[in-house]
Amino acid sequence: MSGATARAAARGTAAGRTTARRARTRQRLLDAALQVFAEEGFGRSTVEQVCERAGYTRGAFYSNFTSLDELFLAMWEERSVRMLNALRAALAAVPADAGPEETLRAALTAIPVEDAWFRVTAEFTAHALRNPSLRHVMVARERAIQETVLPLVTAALRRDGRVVPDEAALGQALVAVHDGTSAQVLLEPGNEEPRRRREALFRHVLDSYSAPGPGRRAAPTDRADPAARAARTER
Amino acid sequence: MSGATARAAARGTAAGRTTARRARTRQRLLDAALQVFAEEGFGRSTVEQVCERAGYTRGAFYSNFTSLDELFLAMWEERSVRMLNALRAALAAVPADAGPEETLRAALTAIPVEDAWFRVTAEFTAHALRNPSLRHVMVARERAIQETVLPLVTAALRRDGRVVPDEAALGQALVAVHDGTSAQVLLEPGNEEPRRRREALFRHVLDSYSAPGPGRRAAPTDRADPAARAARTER
DNA sequence: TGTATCGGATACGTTCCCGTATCCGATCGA
DNA sequence: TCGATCGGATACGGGAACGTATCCGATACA
Repeated sequence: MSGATARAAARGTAAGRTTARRARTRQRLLDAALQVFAEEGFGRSTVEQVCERAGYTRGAFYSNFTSLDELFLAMWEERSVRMLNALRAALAAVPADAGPEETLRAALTAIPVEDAWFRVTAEFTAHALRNPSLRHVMVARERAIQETVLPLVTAALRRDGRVVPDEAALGQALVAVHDGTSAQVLLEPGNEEPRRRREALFRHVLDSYSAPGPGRRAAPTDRADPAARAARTER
Repeated sequence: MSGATARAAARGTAAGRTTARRARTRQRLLDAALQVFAEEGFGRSTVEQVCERAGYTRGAFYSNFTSLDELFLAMWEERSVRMLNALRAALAAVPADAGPEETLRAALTAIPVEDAWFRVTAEFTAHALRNPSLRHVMVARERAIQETVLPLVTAALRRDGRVVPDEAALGQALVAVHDGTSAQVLLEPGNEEPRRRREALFRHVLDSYSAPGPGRRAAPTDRADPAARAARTER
């Protein structure tokens, strides 16, 4: 077995302190991976392209990862965690008395619809559907998102006099709407209409999955548009 | 230039009648492409894998296509057209007095959430975001879907006493919900909950994007309960 | 039935990328 | 300041997929 590989393997199992230098190299490879995967597509990317982009040779790569697959997963998880933290921070900064509209806007600002990340996520999803262990990773991430978002969203709705009967259903709906509308927004970069409709759809979903409850306010508000308000009377 | 390539190119420009044999070969390559791309991912797939799956050698491939990219596009368009036709047929078969619930169910049955196709579509979307001409193909397809679905959905809603103020917005929402929830359904094959919630979300969207109008019925309907509708409806 | 075109198979050379083994400068601890 | 370990660079050999040129059986048409 080669020296570098042997050391990397040993680091994997044993304690293996990590030098600052090594951490920087690893991080640069992760950053380069996102760029290259987004530009070329994961399947079309090569180890060499990632290394070149990061400013290293393949020796550095094989000293830090064993395969492109491993790098892909590591990069995806790192960015996921980062985005989830950004979302948490943004929601924590929302005023304590903010309504659903403000909360929604803060969340959408924290998680922008970004081209490179969307491409990578789309491919990762397809990839995960082929690989049971990756599937679990994705499911766990979706759960984490929902656990982060739901308490704050329901709290904001409650301040607005509305209760959420089925939080899990609302969580799934919000994630689905986010994913489904992202592609539409990105496919027509010059058209602002999809983005507006995306936000409208979010509002409709918040309405549909909540109902007037024993909150401080008696009457339903019309923070959405009149059509939504009218539709709400049904349930 | 090689003989085969020269002929293929000539066929592209000039009239170029197509033999039955050639059409069969082409079709088999298209079918093999879907399978291979779904299993391996587009980027990981090779010309040789597709040919082997189809039962040919690379000679046949290069006689019919110039690149994997071209095959990918051709396959995607062929399957898209096929699915759109299936959807049209299914919606045409819906009884003329059917309500939104029945119409929705017919549409969802005609366009099942299928693993292989979803993977391919996810990768195609990512690919299209890198390629302006492919982007237009996708946008055109989404438009075609909406033009097929919307008239029938709004008609069904109208029979239910509801009007749709903004059809384009409803169309975009329906497509987004379809795409966004498909991944959730497929990621947890053993869990029926995502599928149920998917259908519920569709109903909520139909509600939110329509309003009581000058229809035959005054009271709010229970579209969610086909039995009640049937009981009430006998014409 | 003969012949011309067509359609796919075969047979190259080439390029790219892989993964490993080894080497050397840098860094850290004594 | 001097070793020892660490981290990445360099240097290989190998294999896979590429695209093209050519060939030959099959099919159609006169």
